[in-house]
Amino acid sequence: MRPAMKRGISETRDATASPHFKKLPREFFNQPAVDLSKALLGKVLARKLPNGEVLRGTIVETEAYPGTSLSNHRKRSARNAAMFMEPGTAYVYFTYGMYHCFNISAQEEGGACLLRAVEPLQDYASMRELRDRPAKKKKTETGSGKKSKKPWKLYELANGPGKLCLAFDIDRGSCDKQDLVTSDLMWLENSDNESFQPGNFEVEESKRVGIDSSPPESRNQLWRFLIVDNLAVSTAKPHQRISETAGADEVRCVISGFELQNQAVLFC
DNA sequence: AGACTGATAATCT
DNA sequence: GATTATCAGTCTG
Repeated sequence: MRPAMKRGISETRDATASPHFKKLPREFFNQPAVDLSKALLGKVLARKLPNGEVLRGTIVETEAYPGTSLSNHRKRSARNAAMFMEPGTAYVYFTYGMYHCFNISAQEEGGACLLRAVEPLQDYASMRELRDRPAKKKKTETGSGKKSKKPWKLYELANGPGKLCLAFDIDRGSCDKQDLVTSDLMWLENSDNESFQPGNFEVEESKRVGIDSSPPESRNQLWRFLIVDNLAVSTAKPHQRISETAGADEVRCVISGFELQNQAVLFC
């Protein structure tokens, strides 16, 4: 069994604290999608709601979608135009007829980073309301047959790409093409939590999730990054959706940070 | 703890 | 008509 103690879950903080000096500048986003995806881990996503409240959470899982021919070789279209805009532009798309995914454009044209999981910082109550609010009206609204929904754990509020969009009230209409450097609606900050400083956590690299239709040379890349031992990472584990051939090469754990001590292979 | 299923709709070609 | 690629619930062992 794994130890119950996990790193990084923090107390809810004062919602009015808005340390603007921590806001990440353009230069942070001006790096290739793979590098940016790693650099995003441990950063804080801030989102101001229509009522003025600011939600915050620490990014704990990302995926890179480089703009190179290696990966998503998709043409520019009206839908994905944000991926071709300034580094640090929010690209939000609608999927499965129900959910949204939140990406941040990177240096190269057409390159972006998908945010897959966020560890909530503030405000638990607001995020829970947003999660409880069904994306669409459920057909079966019968009062009797309902299984009582168990309250979300803190770390379950945004542990997936669709869930984090719900919890942070992110949708295409309000967030697509927002510039994270200049927008008042959403931006990134450095974390003040010691355990989220670069080099203080381990990063696991694995294959991306849900891209079976991509060509092998793209889908076999280890372009999913998550903070090891963080409870708030998404529930799609590397060994799920990756076929029986999964081996040590496909799930490498390295010490990240920027002093990359290349460590032994751990299978997670 | 893992496998499977159904629900859902804008955008693209 | 094809693409997109999540979540909650349910079943199985």
